[in-house]
Amino acid sequence: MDKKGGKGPASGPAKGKKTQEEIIGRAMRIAAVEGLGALSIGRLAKELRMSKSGLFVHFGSKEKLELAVVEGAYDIFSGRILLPAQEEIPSGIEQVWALCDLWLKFVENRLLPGAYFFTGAFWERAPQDGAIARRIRQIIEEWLTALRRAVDGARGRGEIRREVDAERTALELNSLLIGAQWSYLLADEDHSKARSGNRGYTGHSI
Amino acid sequence: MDKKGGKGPASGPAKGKKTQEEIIGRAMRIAAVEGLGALSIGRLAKELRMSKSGLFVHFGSKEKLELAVVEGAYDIFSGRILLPAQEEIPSGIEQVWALCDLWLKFVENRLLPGAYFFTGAFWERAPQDGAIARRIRQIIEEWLTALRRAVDGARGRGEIRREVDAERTALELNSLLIGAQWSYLLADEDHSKARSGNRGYTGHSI
DNA sequence: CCTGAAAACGAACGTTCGTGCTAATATTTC
DNA sequence: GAAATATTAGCACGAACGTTCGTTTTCAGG
Repeated sequence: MDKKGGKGPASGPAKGKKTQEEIIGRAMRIAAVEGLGALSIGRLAKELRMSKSGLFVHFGSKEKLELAVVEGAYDIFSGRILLPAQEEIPSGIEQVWALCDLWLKFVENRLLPGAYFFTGAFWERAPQDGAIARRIRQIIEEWLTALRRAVDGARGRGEIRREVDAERTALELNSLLIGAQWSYLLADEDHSKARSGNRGYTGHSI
Repeated sequence: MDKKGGKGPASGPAKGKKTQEEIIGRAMRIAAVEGLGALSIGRLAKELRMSKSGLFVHFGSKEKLELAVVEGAYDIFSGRILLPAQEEIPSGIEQVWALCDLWLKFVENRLLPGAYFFTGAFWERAPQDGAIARRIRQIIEEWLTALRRAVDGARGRGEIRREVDAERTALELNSLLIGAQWSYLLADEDHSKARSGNRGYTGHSI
């Protein structure tokens, strides 16, 4: 009945999957630099030298595409920040620093999406409603929970004072991390000008 | 030379000025809630029951309109946060708290634009270039400077330890304030749902 | 009342948006 | 190789975008 597969008994489905990944990769880079709002089917198709419709059918709707982009960014975020800190380092003060350090690394490099992606996406979509806004909130909360657990672990081990509120401390740490991004963006004027001069990223510094 | 005024000997120029202010007022409220990107001539015209063209001529271009909106928000921001704290309270620790308190007041009320407007606008436009991005950066820097001066005053009076770095402290205070907004937005899920249910603001709570 | 400028309007412009079709290719499976 | 399926291109749609134009309404000053 459905147009989609259905039969496909035991086969490896396709290598159009690779195209899909290329699309998402490009979309993530756009969104991480210019925000989710800068994404459009037409622009993506032009940059990838595809037709709009050819690109479109991979996702079925703009919202699905955006969701796929958010999920892709989450995979990076999770694989490069959350999991490394949580698996390689036991819950405690060391893990708190690991989370913060890895997070800051992402902001500084800024070539790949990740932390900056979600900070921007959250400010952009938080006041709205819909699947994307909900998913982003969920990811942000997962991040805050990771921070809180690590702080709590440190408290339980006696690495920090017993009377600190882990929840509050996690929020304050998060604030400082976001503030770092803030300062980074603010100081970025020169780089911003340079970037506007040769559209795209040159990677000529860092 | 300029198209504007010039001649107009002694006459009261216009009451179209009032229209202009209504447009900007409405635009500020939209931008403060949904972001600068949510502004469009067509939408504004529809909400104000005007024609697009009739609205358009007041500004001459979309960018001019956006600039006027930013300037209007700055007037509020300056008149309700910066000036009250700086004029009524001498530079020192009290002024630091006044700046922070007034700032938080704006976030909590959130009915009128102001602090949230610029936080959102900054994240949205910082990576771009152009007149609006530049103006927003400038306003943000004025805010940080005000914070730094107040902290510095407190240090000079011996209200805080002599060895603190005023610049750094100002950035940290700013981080915590933004973090407060962050938490506020994150906890706003219910309110957000309610708002999506009856498009527009009802003001039925607070 | 008449006049002339300011202000608002309605229609259209070219472009881009997201989204559907249908037909032509690649690619995979037998 | 042939049949089946997955992937792409081409074209068109309705809507919204910012903008321009020519016309009409409004309204203060003589």
